[in-house]
Amino acid sequence: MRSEALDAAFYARPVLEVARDLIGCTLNHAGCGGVIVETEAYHESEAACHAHIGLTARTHVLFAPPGRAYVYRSYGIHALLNAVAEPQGVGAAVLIRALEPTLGIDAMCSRRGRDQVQELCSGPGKLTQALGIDLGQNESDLTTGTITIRPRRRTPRMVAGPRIGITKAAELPWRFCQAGSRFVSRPWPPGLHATQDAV
DNA sequence: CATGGGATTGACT
DNA sequence: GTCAATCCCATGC
Repeated sequence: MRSEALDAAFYARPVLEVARDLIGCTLNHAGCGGVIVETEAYHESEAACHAHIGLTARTHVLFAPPGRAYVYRSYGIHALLNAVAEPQGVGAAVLIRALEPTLGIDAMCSRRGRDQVQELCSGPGKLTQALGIDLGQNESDLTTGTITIRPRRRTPRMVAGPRIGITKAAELPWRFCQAGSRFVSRPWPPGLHATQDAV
């Protein structure tokens, strides 16, 4: 198998750059996957980031070398997938929020119990269920492991806005989406999804 | 050891 | 539009 996954140097950069540059990349696991169309950045300097409280049993992976997976359980139900960013010792990660499904559609429909492609990976909890990613993959290495992220070939048009579902530091525009994608987790606010602002 | 909250989702009024 | 499900973990007694 050719090694084409993004390497540690990609993830070692500032988390906002990594979040933006992951849009358009391809995420695969166990024969299923798609193109990343929505991400959010989290950094220890702001209160919405789990690493904000410092080193604990839960957060230590956020300070680990870049390119690790941070998978945690949300609301007791869903597994959420993050890519650890910034150099080792800095707590930061990019939450993968939505994919445009391209590979293993049948298997993903089966895992999700849905047959509409738009409902397979249009949310952070949905895509981990569709791809069969669970807490057992926490701390795994995205550059060499079974979860792979491959570089994009072209830079997509993008829009940025506030992060979803948080109460702290909610004003930061650290959510990135592929402009006009029908596969994002929430509809973009009216008026913004025009083809202007290419970033 | 007990308790409260959360980077969500899907079902229901 | 509202709301419950469900569990890991951080915090406090």
